[in-house]
Amino acid sequence: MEPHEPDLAAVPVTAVLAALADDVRLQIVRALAEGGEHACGTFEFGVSKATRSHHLKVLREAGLTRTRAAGTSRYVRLRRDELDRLYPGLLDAVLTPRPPA
Amino acid sequence: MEPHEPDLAAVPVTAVLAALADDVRLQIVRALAEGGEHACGTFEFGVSKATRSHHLKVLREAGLTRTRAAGTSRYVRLRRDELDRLYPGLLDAVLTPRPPA
DNA sequence: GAGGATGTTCGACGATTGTCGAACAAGGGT
DNA sequence: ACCCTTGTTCGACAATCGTCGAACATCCTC
Repeated sequence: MEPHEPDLAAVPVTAVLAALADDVRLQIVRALAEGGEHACGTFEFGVSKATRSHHLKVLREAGLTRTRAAGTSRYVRLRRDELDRLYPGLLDAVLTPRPPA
Repeated sequence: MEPHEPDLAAVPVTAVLAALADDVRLQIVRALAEGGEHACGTFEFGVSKATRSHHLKVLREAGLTRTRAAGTSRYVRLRRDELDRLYPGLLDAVLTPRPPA
């Protein structure tokens, strides 16, 4: 079963925004924005693993993440360079906790 | 009945993104980004006026627009300065038709 | 005041979404 | 071989969402 990771340019903007427009997924993206790879199981945001798997699928199919399988684990990472190139400023605007100014 | 235009900083990021994550609303925002005020009726995007009214309400309550009543018409404008200050890069990232590079 | 234009609100509807537990699949360790 | 760990998939469910027509409210102009 292929990971189904689309070309980011082929994903409608609304789909990218919709993927970001969820609290759990935004927490995942924030964690991923720290850099590097994260195992799926490291995301503990008060949802079941079925729900977590669902959210990761949404992010992947929106072109926001890439997933690599290794053993029983799966490692997820943010497609930050592509996102910054296609939507400059989007991630920064969305990821900052709260602009104080 | 007050227009119900919240302080943008009080609106959850996910609500802002959700407001943007719809095709009709994105078209409205693109039109508004041209600048100035637009009467509600000028948005002709293939939906009924009930639906259009609904979308404008979503945008307004997400803190994206301001509405001014004048006669039987209502004039809408984008809260661009506030958006750019709180979410720098968001609008630009989302509004550009398609980054060619 | 009657009539028309511009919007909003009110159900109603079908579709999508977020959530879960349970079942399933695949690897690793003992 | 067995079991445990890690994730995915499969219904199912309640909630939300986008859409519409119809009714309503407001204002403007005869």
